Amino acid sequence: MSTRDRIITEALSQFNKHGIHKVGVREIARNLNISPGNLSYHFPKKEDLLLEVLSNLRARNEQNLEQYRKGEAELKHFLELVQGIFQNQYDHRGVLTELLELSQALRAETDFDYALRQQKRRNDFKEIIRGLSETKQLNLEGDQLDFLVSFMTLFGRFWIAEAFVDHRERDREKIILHYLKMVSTQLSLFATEAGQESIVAFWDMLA
Amino acid sequence: MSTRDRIITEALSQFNKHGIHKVGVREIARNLNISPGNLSYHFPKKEDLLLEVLSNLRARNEQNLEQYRKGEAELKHFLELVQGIFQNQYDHRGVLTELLELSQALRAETDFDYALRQQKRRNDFKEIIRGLSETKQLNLEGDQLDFLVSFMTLFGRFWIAEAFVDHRERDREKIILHYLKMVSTQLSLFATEAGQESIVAFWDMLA
DNA sequence: GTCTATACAAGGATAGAC
DNA sequence: GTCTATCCTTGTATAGAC
Repeated sequence: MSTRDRIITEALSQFNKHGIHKVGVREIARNLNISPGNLSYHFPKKEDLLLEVLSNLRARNEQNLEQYRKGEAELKHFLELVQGIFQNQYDHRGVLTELLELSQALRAETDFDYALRQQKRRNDFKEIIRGLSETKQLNLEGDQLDFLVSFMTLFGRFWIAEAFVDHRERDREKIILHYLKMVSTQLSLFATEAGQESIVAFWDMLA
Repeated sequence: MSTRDRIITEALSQFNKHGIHKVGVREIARNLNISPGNLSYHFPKKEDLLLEVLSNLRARNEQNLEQYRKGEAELKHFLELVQGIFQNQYDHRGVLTELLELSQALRAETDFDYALRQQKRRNDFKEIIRGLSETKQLNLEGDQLDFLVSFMTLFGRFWIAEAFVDHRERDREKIILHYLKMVSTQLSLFATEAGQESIVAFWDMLA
């Protein structure tokens, strides 16, 4: 593995354990037996390292999204999508829980516009949920489409932050299932009969 | 105003503008025309300053909670409660958006157990929502009580984080109304007829 | 009790040799 | 690509004036 990749791996591991601010560049370098200057060569700023990790997360999520778009617009596939994204987020929890604070600095100094990314994220969800409405999996009236989109956007962004603090002791899959269940409950409130069946099918498949 | 209070006010103002990490103790002192050492006298650690600000927020929220408990368990009063809490949170947004990261450090070094506080918060919500169920404002079956409690806990904690990034330009009341509307929509999904009327009454009262 | 001046340690960032 | 040495900022601590 290249030094660059080793740095990324080690950094993410440390961030997940102790959080971004507790982990210094010197410490990452020491764990890898390289000099701080060397790390600086690959990533001039700590920020660059974070952006790289975030970029990896985004790439994974995009993959899940593409996968979903290839299939039918059914709630069980949507739940699979959400599950996949939640898993990715869990694996990058160390940077996600502190992303908010970073977003301010990042916006100012790089081309990483967090607000813009969230806008895209929201549009992705909107398109997907509208699709589920068109295939009669969901029955959405009035403002309910916007409500569900807003719910998914906020929930899908911050569940990991809550989990990071409250459920530190439990294991990955249990935590993810807990929050996935919430999404499922919310969806079922708007699901048609076909939609309900699809949700049940998802959970049957898991069990 | 005492130096101590002036420090708290200025610090919160700066935190809200630039975030905790961008604001140094030296800068706060400079804005107040006092020496950094003087600030250290009143608040030995930056952390102490944060805890003080958080404590103020908690005190305000407790007041809103007491107010609510005095009245009838109706959805319109619940929405008033949530509105009040949201306003408090908005006024302390600078510390709340970075609280998560802080919670790790705070837990280790002080008696501020963030997870424990959230547990209390959750129980408060649970008691309140159960009350609304008993007075037939809400009709909750099966897991729906737990779902609604989980929703309120997570949503009530992180809406401000989303708002801080996405809606920086809009004004306080508009932002709060936007998120209050979401809470209202979620509640209406479980509201009885009496509950629906109470929700409508709340919005009529606001208009 | 209140405040100033100052010193120290830790962490991010950079320059330059190899 | 890698290293050493160094700089600068920031949180923190303390000696001592009033």
